[in-house]
Amino acid sequence: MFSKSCKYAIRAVLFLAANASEAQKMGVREIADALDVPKHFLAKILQDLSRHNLVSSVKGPSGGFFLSDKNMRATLRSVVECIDGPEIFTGCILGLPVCSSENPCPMHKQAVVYRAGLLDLIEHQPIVEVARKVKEQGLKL
Amino acid sequence: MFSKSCKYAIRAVLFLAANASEAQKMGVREIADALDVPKHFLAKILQDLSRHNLVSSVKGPSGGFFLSDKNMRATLRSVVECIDGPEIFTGCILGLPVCSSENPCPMHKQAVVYRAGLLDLIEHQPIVEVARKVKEQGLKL
DNA sequence: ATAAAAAAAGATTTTGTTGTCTTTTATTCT
DNA sequence: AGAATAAAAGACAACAAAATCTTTTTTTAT
Repeated sequence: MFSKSCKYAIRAVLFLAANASEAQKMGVREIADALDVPKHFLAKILQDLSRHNLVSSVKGPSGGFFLSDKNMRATLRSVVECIDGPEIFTGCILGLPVCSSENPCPMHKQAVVYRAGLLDLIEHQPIVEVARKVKEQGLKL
Repeated sequence: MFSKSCKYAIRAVLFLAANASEAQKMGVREIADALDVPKHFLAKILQDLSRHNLVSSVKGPSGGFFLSDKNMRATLRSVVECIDGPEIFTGCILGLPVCSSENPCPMHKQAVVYRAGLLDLIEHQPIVEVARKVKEQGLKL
């Protein structure tokens, strides 16, 4: 489904959304410990997200990562596309180089429906909304 | 989504279902050429499927692979589970070690729905039905 | 200046994919 | 029946990609 990097990315972003702020930045170590993921791998992922303006960061002492208001309004879809690339939503489910409604693979029609559902999950709710649910319901990350 | 092996497996099984029979067995070379996939990688996958009784094979001259009637009545789900393992349907979409309705991750509820849809695609139609559509509509593999 | 933190680059390990070669089995032809 | 042959099965090596770890550099608050 999602790559490991992408799963870590989603969890990290939601964790930041729920627990950090510009006034309360979080270091990689803290996030990695909380999510129980390899610290340096996570650092690389956060740098990727930072370069794409999906998370904000400040260097130096009392620096760290957090989500700006703009970051908060992005959707999980942008996070997924940033890490796993957009083909995850568009490529043929059987890996055929060409596969379209005119020239479909045997699973094309169903795959379209299924993907619409997946996109729906991660596209319409901005990160801030998901984070709110995480906090309210004390969901795990 | 599916691993490369799994995509190859699905395509190979459907190809066999549509083009081979006990009387008309197909060699790995033929299948690999038709699907444009690496021959030896495909051979390994077919051996896997054969060990799990999802495809049938006969050695020796005029031997090859085909689908028995029983193989034909299996579903694509068994193929996918054979190659990618059952966790692809059951594991947490965010990769959390424990994630259930009692202790859900932020995407759990939606993931359940989405997966039900995916399973539906590949579970209910037996291979023979999918193959019939492939033949009728001249779908690509 | 010093220390803390992210950023960057790169080395290493692990996993997945592809290719080569050998062995085993079954068929077909004498 | 026995030899030749065709095909799957299996062992193993090479390569590629993904994941993880290490080291160095840059920035910035104190």
